[in-house]
Amino acid sequence: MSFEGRLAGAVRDAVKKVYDLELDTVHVERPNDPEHGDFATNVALANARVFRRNPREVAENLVGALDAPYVREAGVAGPGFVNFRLADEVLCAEIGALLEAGDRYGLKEPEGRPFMLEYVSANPTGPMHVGHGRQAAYGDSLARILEAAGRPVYREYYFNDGGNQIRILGESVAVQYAGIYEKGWPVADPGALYPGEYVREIAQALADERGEAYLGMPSEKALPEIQAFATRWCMDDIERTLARVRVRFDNFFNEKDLYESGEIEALISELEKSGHVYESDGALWLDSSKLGDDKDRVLRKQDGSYTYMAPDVAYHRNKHERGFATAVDVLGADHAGYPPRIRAGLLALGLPEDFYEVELVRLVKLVREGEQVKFSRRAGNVVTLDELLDEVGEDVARYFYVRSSHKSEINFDLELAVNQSDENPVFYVQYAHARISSIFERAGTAPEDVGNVPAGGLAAEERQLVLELLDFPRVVENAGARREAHPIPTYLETLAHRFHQFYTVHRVLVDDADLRARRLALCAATKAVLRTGLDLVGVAAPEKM
RNA sequence: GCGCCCGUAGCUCAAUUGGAUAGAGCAGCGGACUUCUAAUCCGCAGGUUGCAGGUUCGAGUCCUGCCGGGCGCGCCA
Repeated sequence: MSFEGRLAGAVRDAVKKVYDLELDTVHVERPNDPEHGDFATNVALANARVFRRNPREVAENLVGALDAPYVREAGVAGPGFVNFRLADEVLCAEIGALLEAGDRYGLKEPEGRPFMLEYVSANPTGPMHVGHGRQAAYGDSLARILEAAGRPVYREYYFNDGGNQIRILGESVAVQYAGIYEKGWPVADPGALYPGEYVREIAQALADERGEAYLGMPSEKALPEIQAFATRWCMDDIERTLARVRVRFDNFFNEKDLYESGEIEALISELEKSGHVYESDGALWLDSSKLGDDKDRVLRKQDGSYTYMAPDVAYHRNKHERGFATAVDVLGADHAGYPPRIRAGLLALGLPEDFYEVELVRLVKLVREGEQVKFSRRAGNVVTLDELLDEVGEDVARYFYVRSSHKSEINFDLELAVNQSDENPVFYVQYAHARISSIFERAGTAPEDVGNVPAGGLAAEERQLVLELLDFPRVVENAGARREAHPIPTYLETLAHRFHQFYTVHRVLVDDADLRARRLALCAATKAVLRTGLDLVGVAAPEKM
C-alpha cells in the first residue's frame, strides 16, 4: 500500500482517537517544497468547520496521537498542515519491494469485465495524416494505461467501408487507372474526386494486378470491384502505418458486415417498436431531441438508403451485445456532434446511460515557418503520418503526441520538429535509461541481480529520487481514472530529472560495498520504472544512445 | 445566434482536480567534464495564470458576466 494510503489511515485513526470523529476523506499529498517533508496532509484545514477549533491546534493534537512507526518526524507548519518525514530505512525497504515487482511495479492485474476502446477509425480512403497520428498515439497509450491500472481493454478499429466516400474513392482510382491506358472514365462529379498521389499508386497497383480487365467492363460491374480493391489497399496501408508506430488493435471491424448480417434492418425494426421513430417527408426519423440531442435525426433517407447514423448505432449496439461493460470512443474534435445522436439511439434501445462514453481529441494545427497551414484531403496538401515518421522517428512522434493533454490543441511545426528533435524531451528520458544501462555494464552486473537493499542513510538527491519512484503507481492509477495519457510523460521527465541530479552528485560504483549496493538498487529501480513508463506511451527504452 | 471545449513565462506545455513561494523544456545570459555517457548538471533572467466580480482559512483550479480563439449545430461521413 502506498504511503499516502497508509498515512491517510493513520491520520483517520488519530482523528477518531482525539475527536471521536469519522472522516470519510483524508487527503495526503507530496508537498512541492521538499523542506515541507515527504508527505503532508491538510485535514486540520479542510475540516476546520467540523472541528470548530484553530487548525494549528487540531494539527498539534493529531501529531501527538499519530501511530505510524514508519514516520520519523511529524510536525505542524503554516496555517495548519501536518508534515511527515519518513525514516530512510523504510524508504530502502520500499525500494526492495519495488525491485521485487520489477517491470510489474505500479501495474495492477486486470480484472473485471473488459471495456471496449475504439480509436483512430480513420476512413479507408487514403493514408493516415498527422491528426490521426495523435488519436492513434493517445488511444493506444490510453489502452496501455488503463490495463496497467487494472482495467481490461479490448481495442477496436471501425472501418467505414460502406459509405459514400468509398464510391468516390473507387471513382477516383478508376479515373487514374483508365488514365494509365490513356482512356477516360465517366464520372458524375469530377470535382469531388480525391486528388492525392496515393490514388495514382492504387491505380498503378490495380493495373499491375489486373491489367486492362476493367476497361472492357460496364462500370456498374467494374466499380464495385475497384472499390473493394482500393479499400483493401487503404486498409493495408493504414494497418502498416499503425504497426510502425506500435499501435495495436485486437480487432478491425468492418461497417459492411453490419449491412450483410442484417443488423441494420434489425436495428430499425427494433427502434420502430420502441416508439422513438416516426415518418416525415418520406424519411424515417429518430426523436433524438427527446433523448438529449439538439434535434431529431434522420435514420433512413427519402431514397431508402440509410444515413451514417443507422450503422453507427447498430455498431455500438453490437458492442453492447458482445458483452463489454463500457464502450469508449476516441474521436477527433471535429466529430463533436456525433456522440449525442449515438447516445440517443442507444437510449432508445434501452441501453444503460453510462454504457457509451467519448473522449474528444483536439486537432493538430499544422504550422510551417510560423504560419498555419490549412490542410484538407480535398486540397491534397495533407501531411501524412508516414512522412512525419520519416522525418522525426517513431519515438519522437509518439512522445510529442501524448506529451500534452488530448483536450488541448497542439501546434505542430514540421521544420521545428525536425530541428528540435535533438533536444526533444523524449531523449532526456531515454538518456537517463541509457546512462543506467551503462553503469550496470561497467559494474559487470545486471539490474535483475541486485539483491537486498542495505538499509542506510540517504542523501537529499537519493531521497528525492526514491520518493519520485514510489509515486509511480499513483500516477498510473490517476491517469487511468481520468483517461489521460499526458501525466506519464510529465512524470517521466520529473523522474529522469531526479536521476540526472542524483547521478551528477553521487558516484554509484564506489568501494563501500553497502553504499554501492544501495545505489545500484536505486539505479535498477529507476531503470525499471523508466522502462515501464516509456512502454505505457509506446516509446523504446534504449540501452545505449 | 445556440451548445461544448480552451486562454498559464517570448515559444511548446505542466501544475498531485481547492493547498504552502504557479513549475519544466526550448530560446537568452553565466558557470561545471583527468573520475560510471556533458543528449547532463547548477545559477540568472523571464508571470497581475485573458479581464472584472463572487464563494472561503486559501482560487490557475469552483460560480457569474464580459473579451479572444477552436469545434459542432446536413436526408455528408
